[in-house]
Amino acid sequence: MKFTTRGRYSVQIMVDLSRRISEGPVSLKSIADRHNLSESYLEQLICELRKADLVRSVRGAQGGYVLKRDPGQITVGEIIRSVAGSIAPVDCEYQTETLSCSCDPDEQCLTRDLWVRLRDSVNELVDSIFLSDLVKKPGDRTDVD
Amino acid sequence: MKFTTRGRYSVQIMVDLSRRISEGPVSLKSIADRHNLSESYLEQLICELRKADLVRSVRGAQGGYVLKRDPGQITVGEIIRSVAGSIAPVDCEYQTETLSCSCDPDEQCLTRDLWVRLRDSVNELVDSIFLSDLVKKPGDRTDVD
DNA sequence: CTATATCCTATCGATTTACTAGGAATTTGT
DNA sequence: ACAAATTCCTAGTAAATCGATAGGATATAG
Repeated sequence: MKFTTRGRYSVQIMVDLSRRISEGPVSLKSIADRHNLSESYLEQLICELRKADLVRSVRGAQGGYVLKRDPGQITVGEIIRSVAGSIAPVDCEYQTETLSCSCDPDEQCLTRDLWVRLRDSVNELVDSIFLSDLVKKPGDRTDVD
Repeated sequence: MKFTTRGRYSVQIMVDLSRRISEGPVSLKSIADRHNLSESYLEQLICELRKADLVRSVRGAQGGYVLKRDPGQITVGEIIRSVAGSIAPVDCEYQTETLSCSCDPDEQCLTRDLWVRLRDSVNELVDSIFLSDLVKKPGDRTDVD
C-alpha cells in the first residue's frame, strides 16, 4: 500500500503555492523547475486540483495558479483525494457500506470491518493535516524568499 | 491509495486458517472454494506467507497449511507486509529515513515529514490489529462449525 | 500405485502509472 | 498588430503492477 506520485506531486504543488501566496499567479513551469518534475505531468495533476476547486488559474502571460483557499483551510486528504479519486483501502467499500462479497453465504465476511476501519483511519489522518501544517515548519525560511 | 487483493485475500486466508486451527492441515483448494477465489492465485500469496514464517505447509495428500503462531500473536500488518512488500505510503521512505530528494537544494522537502508520518501511522494501525481480533467477533459462529 | 496436495516457473491480458507530444486558446507587454 | 508566455485539452506510450491462468515437478497418505 502506497501513495503514488500523483498524490505526492500534488501536495508538493500545493505547498509550493502556499509558500508563494503573496506573489500573485505562480506558473506551473516555475514549480516544475523548482522540484525538477515534468511540467506536462504536473499539468494533468493541477487540472484535477482546479476541478476540485483547490486552485484558481490565470491564463495568458504572467498567468499561473493561485490557491483558492487559505492553507489553513485545505487538508492533505482533499488534495490527495482530488487527484487519486479515493484513499479507500478497498475500492468497493468506498462506494457503499455493504461489501459486495463473493464468499460462501455460510462463511461470514470476517475481514469486512477491518478494511472499513483502515479506510476510515487513513482518511481521518490525512484530513487532520492542513497545508498550513506543512508550510509553517520550525526552521523554515518563508521569511527569506 | 488502496490495499490490493493481495493483502485482502491474504488476510482472508489467514482468517480462514484461524477458524480451522483445530482441524489439522487446511488445503488451499478448500479455502479457495469457500471464498470463491482462484486457487493458483492464492498459491502465490500463501507462498509469501510461508516465507514470512506465518504458516507452515504439509505436503502430500491430506496436506495443507497450518498457522505457525497463535492468532493472538499475528498482526494484520505482518500479513499485508509479507505479500505487499511494504505498507509505506511512499516507497523510498521505507528503505531509508532520508528522502532521496530531487528538489532544488534551496527548496526544502517540506512534504517529507508528511509521508513519514503517514507511513508510521498506517503501520501502527495495522500492527495493532491481531488475527484473533478478526475471528472473535460478536455473533460469530465459531462454535457451530 | 494413485489420488491429493504443495511447490515452482512462466506467461498473459487488463489496468494503472508516469510521462511525452502537439497544438488550441488566452492574456500581457511591446 | 504581434510575439511571448501561459493555461488548456487530447492523444499516445513505455513500463510496471495486478489478477489470474497453465503446466508440470515433487511429496505423501492410503
